[in-house]
Amino acid sequence: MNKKSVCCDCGVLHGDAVEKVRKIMPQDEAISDISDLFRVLGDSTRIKILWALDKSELCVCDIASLICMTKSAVSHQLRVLKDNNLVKNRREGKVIYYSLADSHVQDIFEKAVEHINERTQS
Amino acid sequence: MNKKSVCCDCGVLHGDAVEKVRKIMPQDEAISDISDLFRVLGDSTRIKILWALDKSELCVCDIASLICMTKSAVSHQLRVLKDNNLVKNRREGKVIYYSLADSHVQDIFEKAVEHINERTQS
DNA sequence: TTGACAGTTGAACAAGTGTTCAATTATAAT
DNA sequence: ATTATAATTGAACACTTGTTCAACTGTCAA
Repeated sequence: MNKKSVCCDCGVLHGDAVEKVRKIMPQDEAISDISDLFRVLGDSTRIKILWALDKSELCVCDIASLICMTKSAVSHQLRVLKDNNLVKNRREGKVIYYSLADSHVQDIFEKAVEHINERTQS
Repeated sequence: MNKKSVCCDCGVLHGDAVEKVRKIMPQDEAISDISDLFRVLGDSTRIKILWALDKSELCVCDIASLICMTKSAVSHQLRVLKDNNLVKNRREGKVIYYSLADSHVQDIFEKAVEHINERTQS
């Protein structure tokens, strides 16, 4: 035990535990997919947009007015959300309406709020 | 309708919908709490650490070896996770063991994976 | 008390990110 | 055609963030 590892600056203290975990470690791509999704959710502007779209379908001007930002800033963020399959849109004349792409966002939100509430209780 | 808003560069197209949403909009602090949590989860190194700790209690050297990073880098990230109540630790002699703080992380992960899987199916 | 090891810390750097600004596209109305 | 409005786009900027490096603390054993 305490073998020197090739890729870090220290020895392994609990080789058995590490090997056990390593065997069932997800692929790098799966890890990236998960962290990428969370990174998109990790911005207060995008959270506001998603929260609003969960309550009502809205156009860019509506969202801009609601959260007090320029159309441009909102549009940039909507693109990020769309690229990550979190929102979808439809055009009606000059107006483009945005809405949530699926219901997973609500589920994830719910769990996040649970975690936060438990923390503030203690 | 289509009143000019004071805080954005455009008019409001659907005043009723916007007002309805605005009335039930969470406080800024609640929005920040949620986005802060997701921001912490939005990094592949931290996801790897959390995933590993979900399978086994580990010390810093174990984690460093498992994910091929320096003790310092791991320690910095563990501090971020601890500050956000995602992991806890206990000292045993020279060794400090880390583990998950609660089970909400697993729930959130599960929903994230569901979302990603649905996307890749289409 | 000296040395070795587990772990933390702060400064510094490169890489990534959100907003702004100006210009552009798309649609509808005059 | 011309004008006006909804929305998008790309470049630029300031700001944030993850890792590295070196120095440091805490614990144990000789």
